[in-house]
Amino acid sequence: MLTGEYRYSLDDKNRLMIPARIRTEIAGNSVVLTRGVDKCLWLFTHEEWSRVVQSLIGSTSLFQEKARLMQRRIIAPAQETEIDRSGRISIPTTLKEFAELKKECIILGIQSYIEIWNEESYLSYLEINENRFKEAAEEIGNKIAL
Amino acid sequence: MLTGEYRYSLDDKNRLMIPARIRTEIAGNSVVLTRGVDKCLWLFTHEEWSRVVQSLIGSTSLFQEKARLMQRRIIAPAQETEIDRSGRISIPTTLKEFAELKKECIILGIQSYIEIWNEESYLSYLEINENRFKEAAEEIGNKIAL
DNA sequence: ATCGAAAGTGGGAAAAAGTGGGAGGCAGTG
DNA sequence: CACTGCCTCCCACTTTTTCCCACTTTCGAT
Repeated sequence: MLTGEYRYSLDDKNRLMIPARIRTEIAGNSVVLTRGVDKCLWLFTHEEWSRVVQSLIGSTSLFQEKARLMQRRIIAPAQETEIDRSGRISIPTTLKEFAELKKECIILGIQSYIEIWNEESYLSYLEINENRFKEAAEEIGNKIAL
Repeated sequence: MLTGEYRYSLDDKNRLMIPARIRTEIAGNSVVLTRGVDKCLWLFTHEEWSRVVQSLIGSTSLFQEKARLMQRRIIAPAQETEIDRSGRISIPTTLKEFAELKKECIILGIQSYIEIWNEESYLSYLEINENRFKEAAEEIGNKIAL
């Protein structure tokens, strides 16, 4: 199902464990890592990634400003990463810096992709947005019966 | 995949490393460098470059002002550069000055071409545009389910 | 509670990537 | 024509990355 919230630590060689539960859901041993919206990294399977790229690039040109921005912010930073024998990926320096990853990281499985957060950033994100979350919940509650 | 965000430094001889990951995607050992839109350089393979030239020249006439501008701004400044044995290119002075390259540079792989930025310029570009990026992301979110 | 299997952690060694600098050649100048 | 300075090519050294193995911990079953 590719969901779950896990805490793992980045080791001295910038390697990060992908939880076994999630690994079993990923076909192949190579994934795509990129900058996320908000201060986290996004991890996709190749299949999902090409879907993202297509919807972003599909109808745009490098001579249009917005297109360039989306490309620079999402597509350009993407790197392919191998999952090693023990189920880890290594995090490229620039991405590590972007998400301000330190030792303790949070891995979030979100159905079709995965987010990687610095633990502190994640906790404070949740805290800061708790009220907004409740509003959003209300809003959605108006549209959907649960 | 020809994407990725890398930091390399320009050495005293104006040489800049092309990341190995990107090099493997480039056929041949010679590329085309030119002024980009925004304060960066664009690097193309010969194949991609002729595509750019054709689409710029094809649809325009040198008897039109805008066409001349595009040609002078994009096509004219283009220079061919060799990739040396250790995977570096040397940056011509005029282009270096245009992009205000100093020591620290950012190399961005954008699917079909590569951008070279001064690190500071790049960071401030992203910072300035982060809000706009989030808006654009929202917009796209309305059209596409990811 | 104990055992076995699966998951996770750390580190060593080989290979690959990156960095700096020296030597030779070409061009421009006195 | 000789000299100087720059640019290019190449080599050697350093650093980083990758691959692999072995040890530890956790989890689940009996």
